[in-house]
Amino acid sequence: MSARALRRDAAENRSRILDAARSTFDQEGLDAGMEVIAQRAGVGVGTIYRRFPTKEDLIASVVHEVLSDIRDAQRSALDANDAGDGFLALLFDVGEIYRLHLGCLPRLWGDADDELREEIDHLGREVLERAQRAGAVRSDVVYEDLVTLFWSLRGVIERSGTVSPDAWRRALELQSQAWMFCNAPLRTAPPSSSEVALIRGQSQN
Amino acid sequence: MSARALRRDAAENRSRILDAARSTFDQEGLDAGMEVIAQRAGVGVGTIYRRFPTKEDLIASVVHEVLSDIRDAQRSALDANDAGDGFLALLFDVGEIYRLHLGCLPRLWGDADDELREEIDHLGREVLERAQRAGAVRSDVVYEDLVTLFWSLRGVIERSGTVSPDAWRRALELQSQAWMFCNAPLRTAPPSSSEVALIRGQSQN
Amino acid sequence: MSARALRRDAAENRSRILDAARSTFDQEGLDAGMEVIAQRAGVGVGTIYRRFPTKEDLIASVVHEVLSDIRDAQRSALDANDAGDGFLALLFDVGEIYRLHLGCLPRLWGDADDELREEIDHLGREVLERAQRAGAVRSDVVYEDLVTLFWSLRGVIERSGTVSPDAWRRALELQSQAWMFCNAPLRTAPPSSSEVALIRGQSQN
Amino acid sequence: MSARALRRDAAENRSRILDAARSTFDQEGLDAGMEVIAQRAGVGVGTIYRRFPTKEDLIASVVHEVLSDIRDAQRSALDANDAGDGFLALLFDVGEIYRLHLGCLPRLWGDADDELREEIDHLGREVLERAQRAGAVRSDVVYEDLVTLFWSLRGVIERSGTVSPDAWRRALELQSQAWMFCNAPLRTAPPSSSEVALIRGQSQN
DNA sequence: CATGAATGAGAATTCATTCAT
DNA sequence: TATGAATGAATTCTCATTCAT
Repeated sequence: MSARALRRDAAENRSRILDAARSTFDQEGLDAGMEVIAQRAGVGVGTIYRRFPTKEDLIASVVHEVLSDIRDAQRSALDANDAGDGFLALLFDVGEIYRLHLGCLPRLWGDADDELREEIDHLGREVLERAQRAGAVRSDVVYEDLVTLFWSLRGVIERSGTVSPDAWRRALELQSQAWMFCNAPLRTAPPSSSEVALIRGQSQN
Repeated sequence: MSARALRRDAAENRSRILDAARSTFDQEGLDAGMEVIAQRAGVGVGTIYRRFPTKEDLIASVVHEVLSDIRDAQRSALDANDAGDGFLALLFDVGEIYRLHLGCLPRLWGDADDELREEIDHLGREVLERAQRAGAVRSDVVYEDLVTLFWSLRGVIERSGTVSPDAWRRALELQSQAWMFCNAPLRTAPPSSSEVALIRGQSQN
Repeated sequence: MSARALRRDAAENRSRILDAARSTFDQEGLDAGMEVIAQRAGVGVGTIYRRFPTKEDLIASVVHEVLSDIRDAQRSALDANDAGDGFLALLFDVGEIYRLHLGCLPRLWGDADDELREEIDHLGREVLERAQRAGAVRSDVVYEDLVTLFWSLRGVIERSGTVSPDAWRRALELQSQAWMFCNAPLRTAPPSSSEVALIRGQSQN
Repeated sequence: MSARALRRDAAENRSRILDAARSTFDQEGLDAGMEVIAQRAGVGVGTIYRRFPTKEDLIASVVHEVLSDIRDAQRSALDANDAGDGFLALLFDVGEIYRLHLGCLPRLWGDADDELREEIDHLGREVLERAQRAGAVRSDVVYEDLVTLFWSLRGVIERSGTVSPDAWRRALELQSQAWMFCNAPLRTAPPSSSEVALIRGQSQN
């Protein structure tokens, strides 16, 4: 077997493990045992630990995939012809992703993996501001409000996701109307970006 | 304060335990060990088990406090002169309660403490319908949407509650505008009441 | 309340505890909790610990009562007109006592309480030898065989005592025939008295 | 021998655990802690739980060995040329087995491992009836008496087994004479087979 | 390299014993 | 003196992680 073939095997193995971990976490949550994941991947636990020194590392890798899905969604939101449509599409795309990877939500923002998260924040801001510049979204909301909206989305999906796969759509539709069709003044200030950073840093659940 | 000096009146001790449990659950989640709670309460584990035969019982007791607070909030919402004000007050009262008892939100609906929960549902419906009859809340939303709104509220508070104690107010203000000042049509149907019941029944997290 | 009255109270209390302990052990075995015994006696656990510094001490006291019942049985066996009848009566009396105090059997011989046990051994030897001298019991058995017979009796009663209160009688009837009506030689030697002492010393179950 | 050196082949390990369990149960009873058994076996607790998901399972496995030994003894008792010799051999074989597995006698009959137990009952009846037909055993005893005899045997062995490994032989020799050489009438009826079944069903000690 | 057996710290719970009231 | 609340060591069992094969 050539070195190249070995490398290919290894890569394949790695992705089998990631797939197994993702689907296991999706179904059983992050408390799922490593043994279960190993079985689903058709490997021994030891093999997992060769690729991912720690369960946390494994989780982080799965989360990374979810995060890049989100980034992709933001990119295409930015590509949309209509800024408002793009914004709205982003909301629903993220909902879709959340529902698909329900089990990973607890760690979605907790870890370091900074580059990707920075990109996500950057893109998210763009999407929002573009929609605001186009007049599609009220001007008195800020990016931190969007982060908060995603927290609320998570709340809905974590409850209803497995039983009622579309309940979050209704909630999002309703909520998005406040962003796009309302102008009543808001008395409370949004959380500061440093607060948001702090929250994310603690977020282990 | 010596370990000996911590021995107190039983009733006081009980509430010390409940307080310790609440704050521990807030910070570490419901997986927090009984030992930790005992230390925080300044008692031995055995003392906890004297009052609460099971960890579940301890959780249930914390939860019970929350539920009766919620019921009280709904009662006073019904008593409000203005139906719209009552509705709005309910939203913010529940937010307040959720933030105070953040740690036990995961079990808020799962258990069988039925009478109280039924009363809550009944009152909640009343509050909503009264506000709708008064024209303060759009007529195309149903009680299940309110339940969903509370799920979303929980999502926000579980993230931000400890760090940014008012972030949820902002989110709620925004969201409530969609309920009170918007009329754009909604394409998705709300979850059915049986779906909601099913979701609650499974709700162990 | 006079000192005498106090002493009477205390004595009464002590016997209430002993009664409660005896009946609890009879029904639930020696693993029964101290709290249960206290409740049955209508006192607090603390009161038990005032009279009996240790659970072991309490058990020993209950056992002491059983042992004196056995001693009494042996005394009346010695008083019997017919030596063979006396011997037989002893067997069945002990069976009766064992069944009545089924829960205490595990500690019947383990503890120190020497005087009573010595008396029991002494009397037991007498009963046996008297019956042998009278020709009612075969001459090739020794007191250690009698001790062994009581072990076997315990085995039967511990199994069947609660369900089939007379099963042990049948077993004893059968076994006694070997002692009284058989003469076939025995090839194995009986356990030595020092072995028996050693066995009793270890007997904590 | 270092802790590392103790790691062995899995199969060997399993029997080391079973051996350790047996001898620990013999000495400390079934209440012995898993930690103790693990130490004696030279493994960690986790290793025990890998092979035996539950302490009950561990006990059941030890018990199973005993039961199949008993069945084997009965088979060879049936194969004996002389029916009386076969019967007698069975008694002593069972004694031998009981002594060897002294620690698990409390659970010998309680569980549901039914097939084996039914076979044992069936064979036991055969052995007895064959000996009765051959005139070697008195005709007024039934299989339930044999069960009772084994209870009594257990009583003797549980007391004396570790200290005086042959004491039970003497007791059995004596007792067997009542079965084989006596004819005096028996006044008490044997326990019914349903009583015996009930006793076994409860037998957790 | 892969495997899965072994490890052992940690979790919930029980109960004999102590001690403030 | 009596009470029963408080204590905490011990028990069964789980699971992330290590390492012999």
